[in-house]
Amino acid sequence: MKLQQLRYVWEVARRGMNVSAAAQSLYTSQPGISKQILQLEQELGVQIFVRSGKHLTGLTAAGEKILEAAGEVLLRVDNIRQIAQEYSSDSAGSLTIATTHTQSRYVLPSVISQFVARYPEVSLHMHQGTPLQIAEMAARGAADFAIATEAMELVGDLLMMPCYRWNRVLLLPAEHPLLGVERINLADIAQYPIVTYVSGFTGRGKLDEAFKAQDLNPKVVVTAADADVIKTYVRLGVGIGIVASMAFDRSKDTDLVAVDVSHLFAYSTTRIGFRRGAFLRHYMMDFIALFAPHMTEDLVTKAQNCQSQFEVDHLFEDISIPVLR
Amino acid sequence: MKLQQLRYVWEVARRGMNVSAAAQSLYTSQPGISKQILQLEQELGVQIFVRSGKHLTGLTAAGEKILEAAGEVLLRVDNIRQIAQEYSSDSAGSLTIATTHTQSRYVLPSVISQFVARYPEVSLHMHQGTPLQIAEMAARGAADFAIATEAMELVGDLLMMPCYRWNRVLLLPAEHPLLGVERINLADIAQYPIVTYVSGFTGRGKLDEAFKAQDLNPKVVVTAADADVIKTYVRLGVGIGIVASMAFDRSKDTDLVAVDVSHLFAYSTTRIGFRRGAFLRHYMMDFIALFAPHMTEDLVTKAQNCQSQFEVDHLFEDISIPVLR
DNA sequence: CGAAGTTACGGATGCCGTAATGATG
DNA sequence: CATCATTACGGCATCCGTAACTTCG
Repeated sequence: MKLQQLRYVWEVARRGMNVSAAAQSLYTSQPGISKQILQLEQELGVQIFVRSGKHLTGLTAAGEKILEAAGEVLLRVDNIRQIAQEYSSDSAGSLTIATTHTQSRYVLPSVISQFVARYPEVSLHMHQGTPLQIAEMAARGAADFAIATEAMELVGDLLMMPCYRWNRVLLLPAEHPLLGVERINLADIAQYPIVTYVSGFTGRGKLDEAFKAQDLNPKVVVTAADADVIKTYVRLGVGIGIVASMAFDRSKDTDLVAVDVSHLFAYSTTRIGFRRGAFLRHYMMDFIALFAPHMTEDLVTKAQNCQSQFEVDHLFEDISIPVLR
Repeated sequence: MKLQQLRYVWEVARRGMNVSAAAQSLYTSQPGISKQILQLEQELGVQIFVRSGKHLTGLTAAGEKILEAAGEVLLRVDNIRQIAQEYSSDSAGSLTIATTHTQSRYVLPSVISQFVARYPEVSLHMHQGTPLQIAEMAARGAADFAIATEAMELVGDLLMMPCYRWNRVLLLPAEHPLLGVERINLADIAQYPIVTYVSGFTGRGKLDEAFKAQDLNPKVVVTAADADVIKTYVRLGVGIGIVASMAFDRSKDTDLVAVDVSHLFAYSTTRIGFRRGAFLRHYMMDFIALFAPHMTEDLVTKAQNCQSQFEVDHLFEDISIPVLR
């Protein structure tokens, strides 16, 4: 058994059982991969892939288990490389973050600028995507961290740490009738057309829940994946906006009025997730500490050693998560 | 990076940084190992071993981390082999159990005989040792299971499942004065010289605790690692014995009288431990189910998927552990 | 028939073992 | 000076890439 063979199996499976595609992405020849996989199957005495004639069509039961174990092996081999780099040049390396628009536009900039100042030799990569894409990227090792509010619990291989809690503001055009209302409630809001996030993004779930709990059926007329688009439509007078409070910029969004409505909706928690079993470089832990103010170095180190979400949750049981405005 | 190199590093470290010894145990040449390790260190750009001149004297900080990760890699590579065997011939394989005298002499025989009848194609290996040796064997993969009462929590890599609880009997020669005592208490026992287990074996800890809690200082005149030896000295009249209740055989030990003293000592729990992250073959899970009557197949499968002791403990929270007499 | 996987074959890399050399305590 | 690690070197396996062949949709 060779590491190459495991890599080949892994990549072929990832590419939908397509050997040619795997060969391309690994910069090698198709026959090479084909042969090595055959050889591995022979050595192990089981088929990993289901074949219909000469085409690979799926994984056998054994193959699924083997693939999982192979993934664990490859992760740890990667860890060894990271460890080596950590000790040979502890300030150099790379950091890949997968996150949503909300984070990268409103929350991360200040964190990132601190980070690059502190670690100029770390090459930083950021990927934007849907919460699901993000989680999946981190889970398969394409990103070191996933940062998002939604869908993070759907990927079993990720360990998540709560970073901060936040709530929503109502975005109103100047001179909107609601500005005269003393203490706005959900029913008030539901009278107007609403512009907010698409489902699966930035706490949309908790928003719907709140209305549903009071049997209200607000008209959501425009949904978008990011607050910039939402603001645009609010400015057009299409409706009133509901966005995460950190998406409102007092100095730039002067033509809009933000009204705090945190008493109407449940708080959402933004989390940072990394792959279970992954080795975290020192600067990675430091990034977490920069991102979430309550994360002490000690706490992050402990989280690094956690084997399961269970342990992580336990770790944060007695820690209060800061609220972002 | 090659799997061989990791194996070499692992074995050299295991043999106390002795390359020659590692070469012997891996049936290869010393220069081969030396070269591959050098090569790995060069590829990674860090020293793994500390050298004084040409002798390896220890691990560097990086080396320790790398060794740990290498161990995880090798375990998972082993898992792949086990998975393959499981699916190619699910009834054949091998099972290695490391355990103490008490278990292998009094508890396991009936389990083993059932097991070999059910899985005639599984070659069974049993190793006896001290609780510490046992735990260490399982932790480094030399045994699939460790079964013991003591010291199992000392090895971090092991996941332990409670199998049964037990208590002690007093072993008395026929016509001993204590036989006339109605309800024996600790003070009664402490008046006589005692023959029992050496510390670190078969629940000796809880035994000492009980006496200490009442400020009693019994004279322990003979200690042994197994009940057979203890019985021998009790027969010689050296003192009264305190052994695990399952070590008393009503039909064979007819010259001794066993008096239940479970009201005087805390119950001990015997556990079965396996390496965290290890793949368990179907027959291994079945072995556990045979050994511990409360272990349903479902429960063992769940335990197999646990990543940490934390989760295992949680799993057994609401399950009552049977008491063995 | 086109896309995709396996077989065939030659070149080169690199692993392993023996022998020799260099350090260490 | 005996033990132990590294360097030197030659044989052999094996891995890879190109080319030809086969098979499926």
